[in-house]
Amino acid sequence: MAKRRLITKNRLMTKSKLIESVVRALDILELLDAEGEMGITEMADKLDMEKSTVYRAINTLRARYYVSQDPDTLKYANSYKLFEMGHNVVRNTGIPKMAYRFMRKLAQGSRGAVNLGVRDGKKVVYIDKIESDETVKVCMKIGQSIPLHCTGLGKALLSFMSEREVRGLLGRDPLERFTEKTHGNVEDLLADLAEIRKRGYSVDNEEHIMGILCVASPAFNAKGEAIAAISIASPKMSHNGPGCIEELGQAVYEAADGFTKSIGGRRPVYF
Amino acid sequence: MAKRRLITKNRLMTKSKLIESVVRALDILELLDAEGEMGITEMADKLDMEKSTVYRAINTLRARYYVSQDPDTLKYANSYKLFEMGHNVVRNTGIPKMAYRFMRKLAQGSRGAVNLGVRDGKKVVYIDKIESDETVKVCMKIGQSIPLHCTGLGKALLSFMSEREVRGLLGRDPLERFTEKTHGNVEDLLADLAEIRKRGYSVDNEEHIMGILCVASPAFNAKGEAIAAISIASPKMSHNGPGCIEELGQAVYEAADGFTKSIGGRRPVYF
DNA sequence: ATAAACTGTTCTGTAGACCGGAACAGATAT
DNA sequence: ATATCTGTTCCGGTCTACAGAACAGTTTAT
Repeated sequence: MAKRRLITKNRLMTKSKLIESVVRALDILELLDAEGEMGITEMADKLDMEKSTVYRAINTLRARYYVSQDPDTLKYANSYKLFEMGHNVVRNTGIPKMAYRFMRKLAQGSRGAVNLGVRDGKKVVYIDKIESDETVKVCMKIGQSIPLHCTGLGKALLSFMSEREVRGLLGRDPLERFTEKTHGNVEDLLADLAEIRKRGYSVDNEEHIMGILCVASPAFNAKGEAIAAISIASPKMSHNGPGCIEELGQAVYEAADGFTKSIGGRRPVYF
Repeated sequence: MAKRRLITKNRLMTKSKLIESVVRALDILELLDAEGEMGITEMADKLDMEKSTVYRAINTLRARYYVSQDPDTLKYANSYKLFEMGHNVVRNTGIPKMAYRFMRKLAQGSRGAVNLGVRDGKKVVYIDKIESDETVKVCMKIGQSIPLHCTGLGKALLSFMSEREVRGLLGRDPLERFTEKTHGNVEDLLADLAEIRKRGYSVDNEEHIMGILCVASPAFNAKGEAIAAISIASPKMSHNGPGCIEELGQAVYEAADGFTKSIGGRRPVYF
């Protein structure tokens, strides 16, 4: 039975040009990423592999310090090496450093938490932030990922992608609803994106989390690609005057635009 | 020539029970980590592999979104997936969250940057920080690693390891000197560690960076292992009164001790 | 106590995945 | 035009990496 499954697997492997043992090792890494810590037998079970296969892969990962074993429980977990490497990914882009002065200025001019995000596949990842003076500290928000279709940062990053790309990215399965204000289908989202494109900033009015308002604007590289977005988020009740959102929008637009210009980027005119 | 090298490699691989293709994939990941971005030919060159080998490995990593290819230059770089996974490693430990209130209290009682670090092999990795009010912002310090033997955090983490462990970790090659105050050999370091153990906090007085004073103390789990350390760092000139270092030491000790107690940890009595 | 049922780890023969090397396909430079 | 870079594809043979079982400890159950 295990044999039959294997044959199928191998057929697939042969078709796509991937290295099977590397795929298996990555499966393990991702299982540990999702579950925290686990023993060999349990991994073999969940991934439908032989124990000895898992053992060898884990052994390789451990030899290179990607995972570590708790000497008492004998369970394995991903190690800090990934943390370090992950930060190098961001540091190599230089984006947080270059964006910082514009985020700072934005933070000083308004109340609310300023965030910097980039797209990672179908998600947005926070890569830097400046906390508002007295917001409740949310520990380790950097590194977290949030959806594209219902967040300020996400919609800002989507807004300058072609309709084709957006559909390719999100069109497969229905958009997950987080609140009653979340866009339920791609058509609504695309309409919103067109407005964002015209306006220069996106608004997430409780589309992801009730009670939170978030306004964001994208920054571009020289090729006109949105490489990052800056947002400002705050509890909804602190916005009562009319025109308040427009003011915030103008402020984040200016921050993102300043960042864009400082790196020789350009906002695409139209498409 | 390339063939002879390979045979040696394979011998080694066979002896140690590692999966060769996974090792190669990790080599690639680490090369990109160190160098930022690179083409296939250059990687093959630097790692002494065949182009096709690198191609297949990279293809596997790309299929899983560990690396991405720049569509213009065709060069590959590590992607944000590593960043996300890295943060999950830290989040899963829960350490920053649990340590935060003690770091906060420390930051409010003194001036200086408060840092939280853990050991990662022969290094310390920053996993959280609270910046002083008006220090120059050093962008993305979190995720960076610093040496064990010449930093406040590092020595705090070493101080409750056995002499055997310390020698095993650092005894191989001579200690790297960063300033004239860096411990040049393991004996001096061990003497310092004994004092730290008695005193309860470590002092890095320009051992790593000239002009910087750093005081740190370790926190322990229930098994009495130092799982993290808290430090407070500031420019040296701001400490002029006698007894100033002692005061700082007392403050970080209390922070680390509070953290230890809050997680049901215990400070080892002696060994 | 004894056994049964868990762990992680080691061993071995062999199927076939993976590697090396060469060829190919575009770009860019000469 | 020719040479020389890229990244990518193909193929045949070697020897890796797999499956499965055995082993060695612990913990749990009888």
